[in-house]
Amino acid sequence: MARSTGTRAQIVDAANRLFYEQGFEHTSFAAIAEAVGISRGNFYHHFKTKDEILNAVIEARLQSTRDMLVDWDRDEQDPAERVRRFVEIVIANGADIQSYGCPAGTLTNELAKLGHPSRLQAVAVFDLFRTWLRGQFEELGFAIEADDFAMHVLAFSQGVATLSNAFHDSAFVQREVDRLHDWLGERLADSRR
Amino acid sequence: MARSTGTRAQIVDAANRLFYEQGFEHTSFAAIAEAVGISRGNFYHHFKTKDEILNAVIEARLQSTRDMLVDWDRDEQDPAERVRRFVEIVIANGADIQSYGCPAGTLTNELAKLGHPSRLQAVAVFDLFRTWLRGQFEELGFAIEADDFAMHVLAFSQGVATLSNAFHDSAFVQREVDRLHDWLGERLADSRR
DNA sequence: GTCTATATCGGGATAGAC
DNA sequence: GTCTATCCCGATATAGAC
Repeated sequence: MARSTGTRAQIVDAANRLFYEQGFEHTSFAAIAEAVGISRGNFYHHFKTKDEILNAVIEARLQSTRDMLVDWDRDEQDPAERVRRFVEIVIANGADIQSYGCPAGTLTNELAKLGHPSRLQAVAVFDLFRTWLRGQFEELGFAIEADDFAMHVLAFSQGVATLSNAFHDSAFVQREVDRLHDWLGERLADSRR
Repeated sequence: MARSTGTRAQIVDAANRLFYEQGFEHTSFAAIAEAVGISRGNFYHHFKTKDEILNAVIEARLQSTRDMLVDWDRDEQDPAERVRRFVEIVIANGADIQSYGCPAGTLTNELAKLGHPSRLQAVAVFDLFRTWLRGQFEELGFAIEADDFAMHVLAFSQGVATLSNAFHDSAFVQREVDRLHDWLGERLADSRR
């Protein structure tokens, strides 16, 4: 594991934010260096190539996602509530999503268009959510449908994020959240029959 | 209206394809010129800036979308079938979507991250589909819910496209299509009660 | 570990000949 | 309308002093 010196961690933080807001390719070393407050030259002491920064950023996103999911598991006992908490992300992060879309979805797509080797690492962020959601649905007794349901909830989040970014319509986001909550309620009602 | 000389149309076609496959910013003049088979210098006889090409590409997409929707209106009388036809796009264009995502969604997001002035023009492609879908739902008697339903169907398409691009899983796409068909069937059944 | 200076390259954009 | 040649700039990346 790489040691996180203060400067290195600051670079990853700034790059993480800038890659999200401006896109990976459009974000220059100069922009990151300026955000951190160091010179461009110093930069290369910590990261030799732009791809190295990208990998560090993705790794940071993976870790913060893991941490968040562990928190959710600890703070909420009911798997259905946990799923609802995930669904509500599109509201909690509504402002950022309106401006920049979903961090995972937009980075994954950009790397796909670039034919970038780190694409699969970016997809791994989705895998974390997918596996976690699947686990919640399994706990709820949906042994067969768990992965299908997990992907459906993920698809919901991506659809909402993309259109929220396009139309800047938070009422639409709320309606879709309500609709997915209804959908979840119906599945739970079905399973109790 | 700009005259479409052969060369100009070829440039727009090539740029349209490359912007989709590689992204707007990552596509260089050299790449477009090479795809068309002309020199870079000749390029500027037709378009003075990259933004001009972008606008021409968006305009071309708007026009081809309008044409497609007119065709659908003419070829299919049942509004429910028309909506189903839209839903099936994610299968018909499955290969491209797996590789590059949705043309409208990915361009809109890229322009959002770039803070590009043509972002709203890109959103206009979504508006065409939204208005058209709303019209179908209105014809089906959903006076109040028409726009909500239209946005829901659009969100479906974006969610499926993003995850299809991430996971390359066509079985997932088919499941989501089936799910939306079911959803539409339920709405139609409700309205007949 | 941080800096300045610099090399190198590619991309957008222009000038002008044919 | 098409070409070649060129300018200019910003971006990645390196070298080497402090």
